[in-house]
Amino acid sequence: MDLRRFAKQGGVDPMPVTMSDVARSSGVSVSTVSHVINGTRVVDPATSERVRWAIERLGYRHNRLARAVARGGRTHSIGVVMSARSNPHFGLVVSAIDAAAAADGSTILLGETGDDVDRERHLVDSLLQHRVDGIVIAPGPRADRDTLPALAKSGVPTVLVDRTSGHHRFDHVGTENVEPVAALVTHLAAVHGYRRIAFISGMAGISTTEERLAGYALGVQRCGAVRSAKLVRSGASSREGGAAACASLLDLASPPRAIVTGNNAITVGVLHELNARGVRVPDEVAVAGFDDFEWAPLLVSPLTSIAQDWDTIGRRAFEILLERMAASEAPPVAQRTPTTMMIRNSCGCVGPARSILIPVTDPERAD
Amino acid sequence: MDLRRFAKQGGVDPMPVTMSDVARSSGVSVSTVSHVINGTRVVDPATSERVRWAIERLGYRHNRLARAVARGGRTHSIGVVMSARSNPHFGLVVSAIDAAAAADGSTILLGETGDDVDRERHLVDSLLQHRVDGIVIAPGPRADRDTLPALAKSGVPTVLVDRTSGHHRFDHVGTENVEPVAALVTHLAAVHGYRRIAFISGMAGISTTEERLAGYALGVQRCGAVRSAKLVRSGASSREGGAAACASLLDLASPPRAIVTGNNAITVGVLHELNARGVRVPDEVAVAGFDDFEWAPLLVSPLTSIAQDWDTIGRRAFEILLERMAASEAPPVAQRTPTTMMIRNSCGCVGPARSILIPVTDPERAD
DNA sequence: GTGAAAGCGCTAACAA
DNA sequence: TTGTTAGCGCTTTCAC
Repeated sequence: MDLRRFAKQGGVDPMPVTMSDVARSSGVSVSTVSHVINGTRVVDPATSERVRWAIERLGYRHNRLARAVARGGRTHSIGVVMSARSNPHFGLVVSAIDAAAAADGSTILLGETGDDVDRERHLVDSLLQHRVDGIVIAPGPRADRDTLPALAKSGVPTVLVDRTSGHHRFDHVGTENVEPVAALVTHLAAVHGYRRIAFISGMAGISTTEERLAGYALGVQRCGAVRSAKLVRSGASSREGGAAACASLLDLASPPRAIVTGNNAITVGVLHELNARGVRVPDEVAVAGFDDFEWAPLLVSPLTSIAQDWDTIGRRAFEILLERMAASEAPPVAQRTPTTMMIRNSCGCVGPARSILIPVTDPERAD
Repeated sequence: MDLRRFAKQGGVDPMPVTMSDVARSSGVSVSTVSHVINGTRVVDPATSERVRWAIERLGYRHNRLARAVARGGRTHSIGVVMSARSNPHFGLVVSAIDAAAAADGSTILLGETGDDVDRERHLVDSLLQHRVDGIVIAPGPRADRDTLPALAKSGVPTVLVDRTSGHHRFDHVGTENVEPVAALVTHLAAVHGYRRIAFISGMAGISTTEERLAGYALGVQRCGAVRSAKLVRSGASSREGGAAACASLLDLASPPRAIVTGNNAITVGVLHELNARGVRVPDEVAVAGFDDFEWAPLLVSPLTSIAQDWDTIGRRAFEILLERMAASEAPPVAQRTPTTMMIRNSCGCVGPARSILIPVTDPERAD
């Protein structure tokens, strides 16, 4: 490889170049420099050229922080708070938000919570101190207690993404959760004749878990499947939790012949457990779960699952934030994106994959 | 759900509470307020209490931007620049960096490049304007041309993560790439007897692609496998690219019986293509690739692959950045993390999975 | 122990 | 078309 130019890293005297350096060096006033940079008033082309030249020569870099302080307005930065651990599509969502934000000239300040309450609270505080223009947050467990109230009090435009809250009037954009799970259950019962269908739910204390649980109950009720507390377990939104829940289900006196999972991590756990025990899918146990992903078609038994539209969710989150910043008094919006049920073979179906669009139910659907 | 308390979002008059508001309200001077907030000089407990009280009552929130401007020192924010698209473990890395940063009281400013040169350059500029204390970047294609020189010139402490650069003396932490690929090739040849082993490489213009390509060449040479330009293709680091490359390989007059892939996205593409054509793995075509992931053991043919230690890479990236900020003149560090070869069945092996640690080769290994 | 005041780097009247 | 100057919200001497 080429080792020619070695730019030195981190010089000794980082004494930064300021606007007045540029002004002095180009023989104009700071205000002119400021205006040249911001294009905030007409300046003689010649002067402008001199200034630009000086900027180039001196390696001047605008200080956004100082500008934000002086302007006191938007900082053009928004905070994104979510857990990478519990969202396998974290990258997708962040990337979608970021793309939308970039188009608006905004930068993202990221806070990774790891689904920890204190960390989440701390992160939000930190972002608020950074004077972000708004916050996009996937509230973690018990966010209702501390984080969300703090956010509401701060008055900073906030949109909830993925997970929502029953206690605060925030904008929200997320996946429709009830119908898809009900559809999974119904499919298993109606087309494959299962009666004992188990459900392994995600982490407690977040809205998606509750909604999917409700979807399961709805599905069971609709198709008259067996209703038993023994058939629903918590998988704690982790692979290990999913595996453990699956194990306990299998060890039941009369184990279920079909399992519906509440999220991706749980599905991994369940499939690993089944695999470890040599239980064949779908012959011995059928599986269907929330969250589709690119490897699903390539599994031993191609997975039947619910695909979420993460890209739309991320993009809309930022758009809604923008609207909120413009009209703080508008009534909160609550948007649900439809899902697609990818029917492959883990549910018992044979043949090539099919997909069915699951529409969004009435957004006003009460608890 | 409970609809009792509706905190209003985005009040009309967001006129922020400042330090002097607190000062006035508690009957002290702004400097005292500043000192109680920062604990930067001894202040009478009683006074301190009054101030804290006023802060609480007024809902005052410290303005970090103003502080950064006044102090002129560290902003306690670092920029992280990488592509979510080309790194399936984006979330893991970011989360690891973030965890380390949080422990240091720093916040992450995220820039998602989507592997676009211009966007990358723009992002870096933006972060520099935000006066981040340092930058962690996974340089995209052609970063050597613009982004990296700009970074070098800026003097901002920078560490390269995952991908490196041959032209600039930056700190770097990434995966060992050569030996693992060589090991994959050797395994395919030595234990399974393949002679025509193809390689589908990732996106052009980034170091990992080149290194893995070199690893392939090394492996081929070591075990005397067939050396032919027809056997190496570019998969452009995308699923589609991988599928296309795989297709063209399969359509060869004498197609390879084994394929090694340069990254995760390509593996997905290859497996999809093989699946679509009804080609059985490993019976008809053996596959092994870079990048392990949690679903690998659950595929039709459990995937033999190279596991990278993303968590360590992310954590170390921040630690190295910290060291760089402390000692700007120290010689650049170049750290490679070892990988693990997960031997499952897609390579032709039968039975349960085994794993082999692939040590890091001499970091001084020249081009 | 506390306060006055001079900045930090930038913006934006206001005046010329 | 340009410069002067008073801030923005905070930190930090220096003096009391």
